[in-house]
This record gives sequence, C-alpha cells and structure tokens, in this order.
Amino acid sequence: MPNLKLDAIDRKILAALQRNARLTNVELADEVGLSPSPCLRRVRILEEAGVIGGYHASLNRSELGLGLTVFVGIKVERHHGAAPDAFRDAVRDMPEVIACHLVSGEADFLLQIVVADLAAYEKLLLGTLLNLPGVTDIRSNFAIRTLKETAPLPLGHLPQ
Amino acid sequence: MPNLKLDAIDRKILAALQRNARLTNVELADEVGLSPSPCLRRVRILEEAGVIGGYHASLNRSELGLGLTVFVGIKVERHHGAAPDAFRDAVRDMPEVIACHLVSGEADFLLQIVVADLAAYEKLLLGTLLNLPGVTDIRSNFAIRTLKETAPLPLGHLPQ
DNA sequence: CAATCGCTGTCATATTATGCCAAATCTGAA
DNA sequence: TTCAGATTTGGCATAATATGACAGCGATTG
Repeated sequence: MPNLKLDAIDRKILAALQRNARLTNVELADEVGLSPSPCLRRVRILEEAGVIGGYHASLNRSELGLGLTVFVGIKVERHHGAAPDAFRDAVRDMPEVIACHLVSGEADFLLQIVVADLAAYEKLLLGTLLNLPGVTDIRSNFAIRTLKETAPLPLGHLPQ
Repeated sequence: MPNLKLDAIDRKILAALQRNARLTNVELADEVGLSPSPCLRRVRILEEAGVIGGYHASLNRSELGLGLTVFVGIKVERHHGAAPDAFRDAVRDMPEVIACHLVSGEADFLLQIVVADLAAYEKLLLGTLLNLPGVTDIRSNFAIRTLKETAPLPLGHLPQ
C-alpha cells in the first residue's frame, strides 16, 4: 500500500537513516547529494507520511544482562469470543515480549522474548505465558547464536 | 556479560534513546536530569562500550511495498565440514533476510525474511533458499498480522 | 583532616537546524 | 519549440545544539 512515490534520493535517505539514524542533516544531505535545506524537507515528509516510523537505539542485550532470546510458538483456542483480544492485550503489556506476530503454520502466534536467563524464562513461562487467555500449547525455541539481527530492510530490492 | 556498571541515569538514557534516537542531547539531558555536558559524555561512553550498538530508522514496510514478512525454519545436515560456514555466509549475503538465529527445537535456523509479496517469496524460496548449502528442510510461516515489532528491550526488568 | 578521584555544571565556540525567498527545474499544453 | 504554472532546489540569516576546556562539588581513602 505505498501512498507516496519515492525517488532515488528518497531511497538513499532511507537507506542512510536505516544505517545510522544519528547522521546530522548536513552529513545526510552530503551523502545523498542535496543541500541541507531540501534534504531536511524530504526527511520531514517521510516522517509525516509514516514511511519513517521512528528512530531507535539498538542496545547490546548481553551487555545489559539480557542474555536469553526465546522464540515462542503459541497455539490458542479457535478464535472466537473475547479470548483473542484478551490475548493480544496481555501480550502487549508484557515488556519481555519484544515482537509478536499472528502467523500461519503450526503455531498461531510467534513471540520473541528477551529475558536475563533460563531462570527468568521459567518464571515467565510458568507464571505468565501458560496462563494467557485461551492458550492451548506453547513451544519454546531458544536462540543459541544470532547470525543477523535487525538488519536493514532490503531497499535495493524494492518493487517497481 | 555486563562489563560496565550502569546507574539509574544510564538506564534512563538507554530507555530514552530506545524510544527516540533523535532526541537532541539537550532534550535527553533534560529528560534524565543532567546538564547537557555530562549527558553527552555518558552517551559517548555507552556507545564506545558497545552498550549502544547503533541508531536506526525504523521504516514502514508496507508503505515501501515490502508487504510480506515470513518466518522460515530451516534444517541443515548434521553440522560438520564447510556446510555450516557456507550456510552462514550465504544467509549473511541475502538482503531479504533481516534476522537469522541458530535455535533449539524443530528447526536449526530461524530466519525472518521481508519481501514484496508471495511471488517474490516463491522466487526466493525456489531460487535461493532451497539451494542453500546443507539444507534438508524448510518450513515457511507467514506473518498474517503484526501485534508488536521491535519493541524496546525490557530495561525495567534488568537483573541486579 | 587532607589528598584524590570521579563526576558535575558553566561557559565559549564551532556546527547544525530551520524557515524564508529567489532561482532553477520540471511538466504539460499550445 | 515555447511558455506558464507548479514543484523543488540552493543560499542565507538566525536560533538552537554540540562540543571541549575548566573549575567546583562530593564521596572515598589513608
């Protein structure tokens, strides 16, 4: 559903800000071949159009003592009644859940969870996850090693 | 493996920059209750210590015409020889793969893939994924709806 | 108590962000 | 091709920010 036409310069801007969101506007303008003024104007337009959703620092989990990443597949009762909404709300309110998707396949929901260690995960699993509304099955897959994470979107492979 | 002790102000800084990486240093300093000078110094220290890994713009995928997110579980032959390394390198070079983890459980690797649509995914699956070195099985789970994505890390739940 | 270490706030200066406006470029029609 | 209208750009002036030097404050240690 693209609402905005992006030209080559816009794509350069997006690629640059994906790579480093703290570039100054002067640096960014230089990189994409514009003067600062129109460059900043394009960035503002991209922000207001929602193409740029936000800017976030990416933190080192293990350095912060959050050493365990778990991918959790959850099955819930056939969707009807208030259970699905309740499940959604509960997941939204869990700070340990950093991503949650409704997916096709074996599981209904796929969650990415970040905690300190196995003990913390056990607590979360037994104390919260298993008690979420409508849950019938949970499979936990632990991330053993991360090869890639939050890589930039493939802007070089945009359609059109 | 925390190498650095973080105090309450450091955590506030991290939380703020996770939420909005384009805060000016003046705004950030005000938010965490410091003057700009020591605030900037702390940010630099956090960057150099690797606690802050980078700053990235988060882009709206559907707005960019990248409407399909797929979670792909891949099994590979029992790890030995050059196959694992070759697999890793191949995955690293695929821009459509925005995340890849070695995981426990059914699959060996869990990939997150972003493409324009089903046709693009079919092409990637048949043309590339199935031909990756050592692959014995692939299961594709399509994201139907995203409830949460790239949520901030749970800094309020740090150990210690 | 005195010395030291770490961290803070203040201040001056270099850089940057931002809005305005004229010039340049593009588009479509005659 | 030429021209008018619409869009976008670059330059400039001003306000805001980043950055580094420096002195002061507070905690710790001997």
